[in-house]
Amino acid sequence: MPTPSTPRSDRSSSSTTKEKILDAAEELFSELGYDATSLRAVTKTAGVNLAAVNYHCGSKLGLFRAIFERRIGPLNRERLAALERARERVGEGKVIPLGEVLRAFFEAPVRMAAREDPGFRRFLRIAGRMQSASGDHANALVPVFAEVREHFHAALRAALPHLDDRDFSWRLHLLIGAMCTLFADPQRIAILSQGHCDPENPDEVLAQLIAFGKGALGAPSKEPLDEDGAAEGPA
Amino acid sequence: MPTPSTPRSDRSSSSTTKEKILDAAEELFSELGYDATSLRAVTKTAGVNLAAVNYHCGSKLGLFRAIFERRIGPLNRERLAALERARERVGEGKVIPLGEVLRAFFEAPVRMAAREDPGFRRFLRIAGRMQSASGDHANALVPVFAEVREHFHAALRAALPHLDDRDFSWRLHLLIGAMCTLFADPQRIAILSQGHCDPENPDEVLAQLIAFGKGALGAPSKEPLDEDGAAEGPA
DNA sequence: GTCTATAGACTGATAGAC
DNA sequence: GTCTATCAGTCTATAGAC
Repeated sequence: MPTPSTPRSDRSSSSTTKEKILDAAEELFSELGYDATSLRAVTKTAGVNLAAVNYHCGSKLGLFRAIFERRIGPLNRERLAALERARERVGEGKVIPLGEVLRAFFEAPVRMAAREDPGFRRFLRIAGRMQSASGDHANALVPVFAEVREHFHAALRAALPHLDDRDFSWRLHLLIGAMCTLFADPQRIAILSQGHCDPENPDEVLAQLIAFGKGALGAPSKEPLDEDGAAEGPA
Repeated sequence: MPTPSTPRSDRSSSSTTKEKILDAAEELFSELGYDATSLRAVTKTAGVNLAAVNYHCGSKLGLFRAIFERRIGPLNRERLAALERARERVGEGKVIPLGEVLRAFFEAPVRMAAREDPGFRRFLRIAGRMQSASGDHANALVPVFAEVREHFHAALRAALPHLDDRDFSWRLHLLIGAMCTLFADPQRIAILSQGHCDPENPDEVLAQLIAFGKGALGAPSKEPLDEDGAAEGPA
């Protein structure tokens, strides 16, 4: 329950007006959602004048896009660089193992969120929520994820030759949905698991996402003949 | 035999005012979201007077809750009945196999959405979106899912003895997130998969959800020693 | 139960002084 | 670039006639 009451001391002094607006908007959008956040609440939280948001960003939709412009570049760059490193590690033309591709996909957002910039955490919440949102603001950033999606789609496809196109698309979509739900509200799992899970621990989050993704994507493409569906234990 | 309450008929003419309101609200909430939907739009779509929503539901939040009250009972009942049938099938006190539990969990929403009541499809979209939403309307229906969650939590836990509590909680949470993302926007996978996936086909949806869930939940609890993460193919 | 009319507050956006 | 003041529209909710 963020109250747009008093300006935050830590961001009101040494930031530009636009940065203050983006920080405040990131906070409010992440907690209330786009529609429930008013520009008045944003400017009040940022400690700037109401008219400043239209001056710097043009409109409410422009403000939303500006949030993504600030964060998505570093995130995408890091993800693609990690994939490239994995590719070089296995050698030219060889298939990158599934676990390596998944690590390259999950590691950047998890680590960047943990690197104590609270803004990035909030951004990730907004981005995760967009997976199941609609409206102009959601549509505005479909292309923003396209390049990363294409690269990882190809790498994952190569790592999963035993799946046909349909199975592969289903599982990838569901996996991205699982990730987005986690990013959209990391605290939920801490509550529902009664403390068993710690979404603040990046190593734990990463290991769980990779294990989940490997199991989900790598499962056999046809039902086994016998009944019990539990995969063979580790032994 | 003229009955005062028509149990099932076409949309606008032979429904009560409250049903017309609920149908319209279901449609608009599912497409625009709670915050972006105004009561004016609801009453206009329903073809009723603006004041009727406050008379029948009390408030906008009351309208939202009324939508869930109408749909959640049949859904929960069907899910719990399916779990009970699975339990009787395997015998008293025996562990229900993972695949059977997952089928009991996924089958009711998938089949009910396909059973050509467009309202239930929309309801499922709203419910799926709530997984990554916040605000009064989202908080209002946490208890609504509690009973089903507890029963399936216990059944899944018993089917997965090789996992510790932490791994189990992580995977269950991620799996529910994957399901909710699918329900929140079934058309997205049709577009992104370029037609490979058909979210309108309940058999396909169900089979994919179960295969995904079995792989994700049933994966080994520790990393295998060797590198390649792709699970063994079906051969 | 259904309607009209409206209260009271909030919304995004802009004009124009400084 | 930053401010005040304001426009024109929206919102939820309610009072009161019928």
